[in-house]
Amino acid sequence: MGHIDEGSSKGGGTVASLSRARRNIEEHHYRFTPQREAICRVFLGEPTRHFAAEEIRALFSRSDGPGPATVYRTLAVLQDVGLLRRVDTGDGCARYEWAPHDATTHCHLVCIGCGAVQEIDWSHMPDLAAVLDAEDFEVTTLPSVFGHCRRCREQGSGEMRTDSA
Amino acid sequence: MGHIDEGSSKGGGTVASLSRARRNIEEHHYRFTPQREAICRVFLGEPTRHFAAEEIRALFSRSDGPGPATVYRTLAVLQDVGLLRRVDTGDGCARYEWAPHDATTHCHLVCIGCGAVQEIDWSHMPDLAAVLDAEDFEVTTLPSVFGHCRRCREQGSGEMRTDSA
DNA sequence: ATCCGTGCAAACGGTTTGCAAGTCA
DNA sequence: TGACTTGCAAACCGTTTGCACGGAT
Repeated sequence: MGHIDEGSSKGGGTVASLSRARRNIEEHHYRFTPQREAICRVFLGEPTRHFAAEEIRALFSRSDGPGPATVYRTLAVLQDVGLLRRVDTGDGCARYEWAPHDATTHCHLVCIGCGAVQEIDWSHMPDLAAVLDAEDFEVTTLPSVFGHCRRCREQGSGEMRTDSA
Repeated sequence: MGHIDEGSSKGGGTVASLSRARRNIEEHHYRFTPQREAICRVFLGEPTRHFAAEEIRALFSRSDGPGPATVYRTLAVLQDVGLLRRVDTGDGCARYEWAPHDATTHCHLVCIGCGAVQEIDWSHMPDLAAVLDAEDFEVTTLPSVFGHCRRCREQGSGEMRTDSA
């Protein structure tokens, strides 16, 4: 498989991150295959982006890259070993972001009007963390709050349509 | 259509709630049809339950009740007029709860191990409300946090599988 | 008469799965 | 060698949609 050279231009941490990913994967008794490496590289290239399975598949040439089934299976594996966190953006497909990019988790405000996704750092809502801590609840997916963002509320002053969600 | 007599045993508020629902629906220029009434009654019978479309359809006899398409369309209408709030429980289907049952919203802790859904009142996390207020963000969907609940963490002491989600 | 709502069935789209071939330890 | 992975294509499943009928305004 050919790689996409994501990340090489965005910081030298990619190599280290990749070996960390490899360790993570192998410690969980999975194999570090070329397909899995390639998909890790995609995330390492844009660690804060929320990728959908289809978007990942589209980054590779049809003949060269992993097939859809492999992408889905790989995303499940990477989530299982803790390298990915699922993000629900309400657009009908599962999305994931690179988990290690943000040790302190965050949550998302998803606008169902314009689709904008805003990240709110966990530290801004210590109460939520306190509740989760009190409940002994181990978070695996970043919570999303759906609604209308400021901009959309100002524009569509009257009734608001839920079209793009 | 025959009704399901949900709610008659659970409190006399049903009639009032139903007329309120009717008003809500008609004010939004929708018609208060027997199917819509029947589906409202389902929610009024268990105002805190998170119903999926298929569950609602299954409450009626095949020949008597609204068809699947009507259920989906009705849920969209009821959400549009503010009678329902969508709840994401991560089980692959859209769920809704009766909105008026809880004026102060809440959020959900969804266990991907056992499927349990715990409601956390908004008042327990004023920071979240403060952030949303500061951002001028109008919430339309109750946020869900996915993870492993205390009980599941204690049982599956070692590795945890994400099977039931 | 007209518009809205319903029911049926077909279409849709993201995701999963069965199976045979390929790959890594 | 033996278990794990991949790829393909078909299956899945919740949801949406086109269309003709029926009821309400």
